[in-house]
Amino acid sequence: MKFIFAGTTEFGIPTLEKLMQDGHELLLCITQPDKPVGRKQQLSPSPIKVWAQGQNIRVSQPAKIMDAGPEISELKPDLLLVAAYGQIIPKEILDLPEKGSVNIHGSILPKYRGASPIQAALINGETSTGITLIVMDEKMDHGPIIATKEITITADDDFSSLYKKLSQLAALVCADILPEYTQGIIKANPQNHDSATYTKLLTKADGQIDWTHTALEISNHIRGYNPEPGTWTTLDGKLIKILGVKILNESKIELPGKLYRHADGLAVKSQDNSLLITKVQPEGKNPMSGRDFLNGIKNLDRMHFV
RNA sequence: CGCGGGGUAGAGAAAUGGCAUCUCGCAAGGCUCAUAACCUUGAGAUUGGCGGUUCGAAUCCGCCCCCCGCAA
Repeated sequence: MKFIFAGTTEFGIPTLEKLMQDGHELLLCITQPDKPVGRKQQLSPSPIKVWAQGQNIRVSQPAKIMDAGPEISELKPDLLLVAAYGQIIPKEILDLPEKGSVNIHGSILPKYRGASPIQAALINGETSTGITLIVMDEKMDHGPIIATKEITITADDDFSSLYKKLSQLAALVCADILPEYTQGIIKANPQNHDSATYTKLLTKADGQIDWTHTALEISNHIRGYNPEPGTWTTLDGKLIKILGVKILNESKIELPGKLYRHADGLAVKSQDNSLLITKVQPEGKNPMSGRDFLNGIKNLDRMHFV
């Protein structure tokens, strides 16, 4: 199988490595242009570009993917494989490869279509999720399903761990299914569009913690939002990122957001149970454990998250 | 020159010109049936670096290095 890959984040890398290992030919990686990043606004290449260059694979970074049309036609790929590219790809491009274009999606479609399926599964407290391969059409995450593969979400999973698991699962599914798909052995079946649900792109503003929610809701929120875009609250007018919590089997008679000393460190009251703060990052500081943070707090009695 | 916070003992924080302090951790001892609890004692610091002002600088001035939050 000869294919072209379009993607930007690390998500597709295990898949690419696996497919190449199996002897498939990766003709070209299409990725987003280098973007200014960080405080110094240094131009930085996407993870896919860095990887592809390390493998001596051709890279294309069109501002609009339409501009890559001629290059794609010329290479005559069997397939265009897309994972976390970050741009809507028009039908003209999707139809160029002989076997069309396939998207790797981080949920069991039609559930959690859109930009943040992995986070959505965590935020909603799902106990399982998975990978879906679909034939791409002009609507987002809408095309017929080639294959799905489910995995369990454990209580310990956060975005980083689940992302990693799913990217590795994607590699296995692609290696199993894509060769047969391009040979026409496997057919795709339409989604049940009536049961589709959608996720939006997460923003920093959405990361603010509402301490009047339940401990479970807050914990799921934090699991789904970290490390990006992150969850935060304020203490004494200053921004504090909350990087990790643990639900305590303890409910104090206090206002939501109230901080207090617990045998295992710093605890905070929610709507119901309290949460143990395991990792935080105050504005202007490095990340630290909840206990370290507690050591530096004066007047704890008067402190509460807002 | 986008805006801003910060660098003090292993960790987190005080101290705004005059003996570097507190909480945690660490070590030794005590109490205890026992302990993450409590009590004693102790070790651990060139206060990011260089220069300047001063009788005296963590503190004031200048330059440099490093870390981080926001924004993009």
